[in-house]
Amino acid sequence: MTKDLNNPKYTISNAAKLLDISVHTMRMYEREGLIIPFKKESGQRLYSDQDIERIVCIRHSIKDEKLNIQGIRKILSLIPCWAVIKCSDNDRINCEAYSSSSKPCWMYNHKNNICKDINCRECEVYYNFGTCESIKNKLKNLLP
Amino acid sequence: MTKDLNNPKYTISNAAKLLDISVHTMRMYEREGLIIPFKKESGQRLYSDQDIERIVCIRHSIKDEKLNIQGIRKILSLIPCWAVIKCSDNDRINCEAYSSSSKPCWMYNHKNNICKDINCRECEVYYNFGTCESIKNKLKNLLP
DNA sequence: AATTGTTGGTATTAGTTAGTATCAACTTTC
DNA sequence: GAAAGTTGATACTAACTAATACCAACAATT
Repeated sequence: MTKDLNNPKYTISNAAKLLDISVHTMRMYEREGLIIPFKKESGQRLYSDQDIERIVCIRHSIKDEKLNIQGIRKILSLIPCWAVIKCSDNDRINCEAYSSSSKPCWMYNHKNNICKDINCRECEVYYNFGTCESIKNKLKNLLP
Repeated sequence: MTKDLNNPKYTISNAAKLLDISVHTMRMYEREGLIIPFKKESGQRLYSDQDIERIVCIRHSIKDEKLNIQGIRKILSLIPCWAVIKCSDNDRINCEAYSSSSKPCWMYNHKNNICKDINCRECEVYYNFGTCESIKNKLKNLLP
């Protein structure tokens, strides 16, 4: 990932126009944990080209593959984050995301564990598993 | 897994009664690749206690977790079967399930690869990933 | 300062889909 | 051999859910 691709440059309405969906739908995906937009101090959301690509993938999953939002959430919650960021055994003990699989790791509070200083939007676990086939492909790299 | 738990002993109507669903729903789950019942030569389906448990899990995913059938299918299609049964590089080349992720591996034709003589119903990839939290837990065993 | 856009929220709708009903042909059971 | 159950298939419905419409308060742009 280059900084350029993840440069937050589209307002929510511009992004929605690019994607041909409504602003409300964009916010719904965020509320459901599928995307993490950049936020200015005022709270205004901004989206990068990489965010756009991620949402294109979400739309593909819903429209073509017929997944629902809970299904996408569940799939994201199965990402083996502990192996991606190489948690220690001790890190795992204090991590809800390790022991549960009801929502993506970035939706859990993580002020008490290894992720406490990480901005999830810029975390490999989030951005490397955003596109359609990336989860299985990433597993191929992680597994023997 | 013991042979006992997987002993096919319930007819479809008895299984449906146990699960409080319709016979048609049972067959739908099969058509969608979520379950592989035992089949007699006549074609009649029989279900084991393990099959019942698997369907309980499917019901839980649909009713409580709000997944849809395509979502469950997609999750099953992400199981890293190649790592479970320890495919060689060459095995992987001839395997649709390795390169695709649109349906569970047991739904692909596999007469040309390592799985050609395997009864999927009795394959670890199928029966070890049947219950609700088993996928993430199995990943914990497979990954460093 | 005025206009345009964004925020979070609720109420509503359009479209989908899981599940049911029904069918004739065949199999199992007793 | 008769009754009960199973097969696959199609037609249909009730329920859900993704998405839209609308709102007042606030922020950004000009």
